[in-house]
Amino acid sequence: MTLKVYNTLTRETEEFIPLQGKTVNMYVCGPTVYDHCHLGHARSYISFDVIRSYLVYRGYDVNYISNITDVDDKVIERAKELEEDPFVLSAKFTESFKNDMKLLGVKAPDVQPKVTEHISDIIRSIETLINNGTAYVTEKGNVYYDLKRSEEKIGVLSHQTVEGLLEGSGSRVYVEDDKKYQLDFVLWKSSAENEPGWNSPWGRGRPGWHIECSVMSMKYGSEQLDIHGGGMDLIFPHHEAEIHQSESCSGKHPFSKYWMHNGFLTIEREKMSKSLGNFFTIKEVLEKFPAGTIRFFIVYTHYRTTIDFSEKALEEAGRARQRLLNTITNVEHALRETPDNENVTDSGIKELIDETRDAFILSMDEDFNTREAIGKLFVFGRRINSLITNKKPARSELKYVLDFYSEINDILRIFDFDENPDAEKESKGLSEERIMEMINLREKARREKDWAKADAIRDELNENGIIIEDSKEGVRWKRI
RNA sequence: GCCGAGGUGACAGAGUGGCUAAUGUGACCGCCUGCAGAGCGGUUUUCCGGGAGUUCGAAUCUCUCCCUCGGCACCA
Repeated sequence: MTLKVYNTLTRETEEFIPLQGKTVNMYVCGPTVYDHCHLGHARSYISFDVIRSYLVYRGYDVNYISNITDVDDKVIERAKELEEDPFVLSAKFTESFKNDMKLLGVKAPDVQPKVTEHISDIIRSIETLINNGTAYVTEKGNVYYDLKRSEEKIGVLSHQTVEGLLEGSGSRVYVEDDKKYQLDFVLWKSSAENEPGWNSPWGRGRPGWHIECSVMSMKYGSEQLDIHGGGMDLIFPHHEAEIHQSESCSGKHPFSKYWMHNGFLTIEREKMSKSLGNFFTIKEVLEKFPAGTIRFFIVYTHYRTTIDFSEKALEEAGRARQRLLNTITNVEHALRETPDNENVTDSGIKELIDETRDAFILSMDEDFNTREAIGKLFVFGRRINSLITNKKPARSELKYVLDFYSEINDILRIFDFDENPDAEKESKGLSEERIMEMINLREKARREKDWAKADAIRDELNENGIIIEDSKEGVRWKRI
């Protein structure tokens, strides 16, 4: 079984072979922290979180780097708008971002460098570019990358021609541009008095948007990455700019062997954007839906497919996920009810798990086809549900099932969530003993066919956040 | 203008040459149940945008037409 990855560079699904053995240097462009993150960010970071985890599962030694852009024009603008210190602002939104990611089950990167902590590295790289003739300084104190020097690389990722790019953007008006060539991009931007800036050989200024990723990925990863990822909107110009400057800096090609880009998240089939006002922050959505549902919604869609967000779609994802969770609940319940004797005939669960694992890997190996892989889990769940009622599996077998779910969860993180942190609080008045007492009272009423009383007890438990389910194996209860 | 994605059952969404085209949601029926929930089984008639072609065989390859959506230097 070989892992295949879609590479934006070649527009083909290729066999995944890292540059050096099992080591994978993976860099994913992080957010610019000038506001709370929106669902589109969640989509991107959850997708790459799964990709990273799957690579680890498949035995790769992954070094996952994802930056935080904490100084940039947008941060400065926002700070002016709010009359706040730009560094205070970016620090605040960095925390907001990290918190959102944590809630959504996204594992922290191995390295999460900030731009402001790497200014001297950035200056050194820009000097290298100036010295080797691929960058130039202007009178205003700006430094640009001289695209004419690596013109043959224009369009390698975006698959556009120079003419196409010039035409597309030709209608745009360029003000106060002191660059030599329209496609040149800025490496160092001089700062005004009231803007954040650092001293450099070219005067006080700040890094351009693209250079940071080149510098930090080379510092913490390698001059040649195995995977470079981000949203599709970063293909041009951001990622192409990175290719120009990184390869010019290191003299090595390719800067990254594989380029992976996740699809957009749309709302009513339009791309989310601030100007359209169809924009949801992660925090807003978390108020309406459990984190597990949001994560499942994203993981259940292939990472390159456009996802159309709507409340209806999220509700459906929630129901689908619940179906998977119900099987886990059923297994846990069966485990509690199954006596500890190993004198049971083999129900075939071990084989079923092996079969499902193989099918899951086969799907995931095809460019991380989570949709199909999760489809296999639904089939597995149905068969487990059936086995539990028909074959009475042994405790050891039930434990294997739970271990398998845990194994899958390490990759997808769609099961084990702190679903409702308040649940504990809400049913605080009811201890487990009290709950059992009430269940026993209800069972007594049921035996006496006092349905009114039985239902009243059930309602009372419901109000306290406890769900009661009768089954052949006894009464099941859970907190919601 | 240039580049790209896509049109599959009621809906969502896999599948890229060959068994009765995954899976989930919804609806309906049956089993189970005092009821409910969960679960199991079944049904949802010819579900692959139209046309032509290649092939023993096409959702899958080629051509063509129609339609939808996205990107093009703020962007995950």
